[in-house]
This record gives sequence, C-alpha cells and structure tokens, in this order.
Amino acid sequence: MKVTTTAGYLLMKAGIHATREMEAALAAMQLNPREFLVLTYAADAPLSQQELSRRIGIDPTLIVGVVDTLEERRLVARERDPDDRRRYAITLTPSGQKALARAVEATAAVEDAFLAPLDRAARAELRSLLMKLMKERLPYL
Amino acid sequence: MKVTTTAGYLLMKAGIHATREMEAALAAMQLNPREFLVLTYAADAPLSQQELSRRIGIDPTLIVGVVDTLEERRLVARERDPDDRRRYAITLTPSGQKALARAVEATAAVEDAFLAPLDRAARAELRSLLMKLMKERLPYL
DNA sequence: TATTGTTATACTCTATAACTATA
DNA sequence: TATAGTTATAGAGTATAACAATA
Repeated sequence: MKVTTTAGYLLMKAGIHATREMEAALAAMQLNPREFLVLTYAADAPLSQQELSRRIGIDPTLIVGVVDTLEERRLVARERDPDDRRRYAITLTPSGQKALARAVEATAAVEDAFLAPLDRAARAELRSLLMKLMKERLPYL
Repeated sequence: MKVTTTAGYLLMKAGIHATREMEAALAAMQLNPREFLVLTYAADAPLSQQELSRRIGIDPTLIVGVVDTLEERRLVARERDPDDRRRYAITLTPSGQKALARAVEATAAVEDAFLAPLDRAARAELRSLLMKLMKERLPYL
C-alpha cells in the first residue's frame, strides 16, 4: 500500500489541515489555538499555570506568555491561591467567557465545513473511532 | 459537547501525536518527516524540486536543503532534465531505495502501535473515513 | 530541598527577497 | 519576461537554564 494512503499518514495530514483551518478561524477573533485551549481548560475549573501546562501539553514557560496576553485583554484573571501562595488560580472573566463562547461557535463552524464530505452517521463514527484511539493519550479530556 | 471531545479537536490531537511518534521512529534512521516524504514522492517518479514542493506542500526554498542533505548521504541524485536544463530530476539511488524501504517498515510499525486500540475492522473503517475526508485536500495522494 | 512562576539567552525554523541560469 | 533552483537575512517560535518567592 502507498505510504500516502495509510491511516497514519492520513491522520497526520488531516491533523495539519484541521489545525490550519482552526487557526484561521481563531485568528479572526485574535486568538491562537494555544490561547483558545487555555480558555477552554480554565473554563472548567480554576487551574494553576503548571496544571494548564500539564493538561494542554505545552511547556510551563510558554503558559506564562499566553496568560500574560489573555490577562492584558482581561479575558482571564490571575488570582493567588490562598492555600499555596506560589500558585495562581487562572479564572475566566465574564468577557473571557463570552470570547470563549464565540470561539467555540467559530471552531464548530470550521469543523462542520471540514467534515462536509462525511454524512451525519460517518461523522459520529469518526468521532467514536478517534475517541477510542486517543482516550489513553489524552488523560485530561 | 465539550470542545475537547469534538471530532475536530480529536483530529488535531491525533495528528500531533501521530506526527510526534513518526518523527521519533524516523529519527532513529536519521530522517525527518520531510526527508521521508521526499524519498516517498521521488520513488514513484523522478520529479523536479518544484514538483516535489507542490505535491508535498512545502516551500520550494525548503526543498533545496532537504535534497542537499539527501544528496550528501547519497540517498537521492540530482540529474539535469535534458529537455529543460533549469530543472533537476530527483531520483532515488539504490541506497535511497533501501533507506526508504526501511523507513516505510519503521513507520508501519509505529502506525500499528498507534492504532492498537482499534481492531482490524475499525482500522479499515478509520482509513476509509479519512480517505473520504482528505481526498479533495490531497490532490497528489 | 522542591515547586511555581518568571526571565533571558541561544537555537531552530521559516518566510522573504534577491540572485543565476535557462527558457 | 517567466521559471527552476539557490542563497542570505531577518523574524518568529521554542527550549534551556537560571532566578525569586514560597512550600
């Protein structure tokens, strides 16, 4: 079988294309994928920067800059954790919640367009297969 | 639905993880994904650097360095196209063909491990869905 | 001593523009 | 005038190590 038609190759390419299109959609609202992920994870529960780093899977030193940007734009707030004053608790501000909601809508539209070649059942099937595939690798889903 | 369980998000993450594991496997044989792709595409037919650039989807100026490296290692050869002396025809040397065969084996093993959570039928289904999804986006499959 | 967050530095990667040779 | 290939340079992005504050 040709290398370029294996599941692994197609998975890599699909990921690259999907990421590129998501980036474009998010850029329209002045967010990059990393900022979007921080908003997403922080929305669930107030997390420390270390915890965000672990769950998102990017270096702690990179989180600093992302949170700096989001804080300047008043989308998140740094609050000191009273139990451990080394830590911040990163929380979404009301405008952070609004921005996240808009971004979720935009990315959903991109996903919908991206999946256009698949009908409803096929999309559900794809999602289920990817969930099985990634469950072990994404402990913080 | 949580953002982190949508098909689009999972596709991005799966692509990133698959790419990372492929990179590691290829690094063991001193190849990066780009070099691997050039070997793959050049194996089918002798192509110009511009043509490789178009099909693989990376900048022509980046092809230069990749071909330089592969040529130094005697995995590919630059032959002038007699019909258009501006062009090279990039061809695989015998050791290039051997290196490609080894790399294909290594990446197949990685793919097999990556897809471990899915049984035979599920893998075939995933591949078929990804083919449908990517057919339009990958004109040079 | 270890951990959280931060900063600075150096390194890599990539995109741009300018160039040569050929068409 | 346009195209194939090349080179140089500048800019962005990232990883590393070192630091202050707190545990």
